[in-house]
Amino acid sequence: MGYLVSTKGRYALRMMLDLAENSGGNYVPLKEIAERQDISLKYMEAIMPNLVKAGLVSAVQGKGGGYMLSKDIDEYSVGEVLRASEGSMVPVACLEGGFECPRSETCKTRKVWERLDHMIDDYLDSLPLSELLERGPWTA
Amino acid sequence: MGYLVSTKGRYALRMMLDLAENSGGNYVPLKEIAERQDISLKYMEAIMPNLVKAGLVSAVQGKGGGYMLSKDIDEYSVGEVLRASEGSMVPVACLEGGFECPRSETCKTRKVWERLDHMIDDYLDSLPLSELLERGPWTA
DNA sequence: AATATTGCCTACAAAACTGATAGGTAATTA
DNA sequence: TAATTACCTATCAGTTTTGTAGGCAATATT
Repeated sequence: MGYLVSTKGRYALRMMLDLAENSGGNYVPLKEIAERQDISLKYMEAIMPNLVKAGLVSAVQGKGGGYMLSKDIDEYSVGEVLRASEGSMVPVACLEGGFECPRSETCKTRKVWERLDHMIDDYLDSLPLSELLERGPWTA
Repeated sequence: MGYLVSTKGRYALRMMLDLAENSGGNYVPLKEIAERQDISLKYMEAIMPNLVKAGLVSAVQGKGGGYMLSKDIDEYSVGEVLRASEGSMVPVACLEGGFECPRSETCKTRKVWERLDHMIDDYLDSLPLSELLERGPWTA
């Protein structure tokens, strides 16, 4: 078994939350996030571009630059952050896009995976990122 | 991202279904299952012992031997078969047993994973293996 | 203009995991 | 005795994960 969500996705979530809490309308340099979150700066440098490409975060280069959320925190879902950083997020190889399993027509187990996948997506996509903040109901 | 369920679990499910359909109270040799399911015999030899150890399947060595389900097909859940073959089945490393993440007390994302894990287990554990058979409502 | 800061890009790599394969041993029946 | 079958250990190629290293490009401050 592998993990549905790897460090890429988990770190991305923490980076987004860090931005929400520590940017005050300003751009936050990655170095600061790295220190606060105790995540390798160089590794985050590999994760951030995915969030930028997906339009979740805006970046500015040069001195005084850094990253900033491009929407209000409660407009994000956990699912969209994870998908942007993980690339793909399915529970079994059978469901991987751009690939049709030759057994899919007669396979008795396929529906199990399809429903499982749907359930996972539903949960993560309907969960607002803002729920995870201190002020959210979960930690109250 | 990795896959929550690998070939180990997927093959195990197909092997159990094959046993349900093709054993008529008799022990079925692995070689037959390998041919019907088109799965490597040697690979299955690595998977079966896990199902035996978990008590899901009983084995008899020697000529005329093989494997047989130890319960009626509708007494199994998909979840117990997967757990027996996969060993562990959690969506993120944070939840791996025998290991306590030092951040777990203050981590804002942990509850996401706990709920996700619970949801997945609930679904798979409440799904009877017999649902996947031809006669099940899914393929009707 | 010079300098410091910051994001961005490519390449590399150790470790672990996946998906097997190979070969031999033990048990059981015909 | 011979054939069949499960069981056990070791090996292994390929991929993925989790980073690291180094330099280039852009921008603000001085």
